[in-house]
Amino acid sequence: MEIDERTQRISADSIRGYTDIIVLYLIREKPDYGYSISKRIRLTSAQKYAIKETTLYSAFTRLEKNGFIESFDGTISEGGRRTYYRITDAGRDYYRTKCREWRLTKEVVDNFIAATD
Amino acid sequence: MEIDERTQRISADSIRGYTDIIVLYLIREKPDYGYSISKRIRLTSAQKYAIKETTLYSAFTRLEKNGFIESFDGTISEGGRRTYYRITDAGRDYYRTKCREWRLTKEVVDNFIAATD
DNA sequence: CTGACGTTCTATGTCTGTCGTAGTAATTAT
DNA sequence: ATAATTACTACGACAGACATAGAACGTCAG
Repeated sequence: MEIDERTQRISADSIRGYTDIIVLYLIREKPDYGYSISKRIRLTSAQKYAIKETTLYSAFTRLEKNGFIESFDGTISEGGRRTYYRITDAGRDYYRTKCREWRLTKEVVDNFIAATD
Repeated sequence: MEIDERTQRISADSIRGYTDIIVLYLIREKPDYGYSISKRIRLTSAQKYAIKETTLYSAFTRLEKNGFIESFDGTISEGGRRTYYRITDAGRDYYRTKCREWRLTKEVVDNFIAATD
């Protein structure tokens, strides 16, 4: 799956701190693994955001260390062992908190966007 | 000017990368200096965001180094020499770019916010 | 006139999330 | 066979925000 080079895209620096939300959102209904999540991020964002592999995998490490996700081995297929991640109850709480934070951030930053453009 | 401890506030980590927008917005009409800008951030955000002094002053350094703002000395009053900052043309361009980036970021992140809460 | 508080700014080092680069290894397509 | 895709790991660099500290001046109550 390639990415369309013509559509405008954002860097993870502008999105920094919200990778957690993105990951947790995508596994909130059923567990999933890295490569698949990566593809779903591109799909869900309409190709506007392509997460870097290292960014994603380091998010897994961080989230698991904090008890927000749990990992388990899946079947070996299409290119090696898959590690699946499942959201925990603490992860759901954390997700809700981060969503609230996001809404607040939007409110605040929007105050500093000039009406004229 | 104190801050109301009861209202919910955000940390600069959630807002990371958008300090520049905030500063540029506040000097887009007339130059201003650090302490004043700091107070205006709290006002404009309805006390939801209180920027840390170090964060603000390091933003000045960065913005000036990149040619987005210019500094000049103001009158000495109420506690020492004031350094004023004025936005440059490049700064105005940069501000517009960052605003566009912000809108895009909102679009993207909003895709990962569950409707239910 | 003194001391507390508010104003104005600087210095220095730490932490964290993202990124660049690189590499391993298996499966699938040509 | 070998290229491309899938799947993941390791390591070091960087930048923005932070904590802590301090210098130096102004104002105002007691």
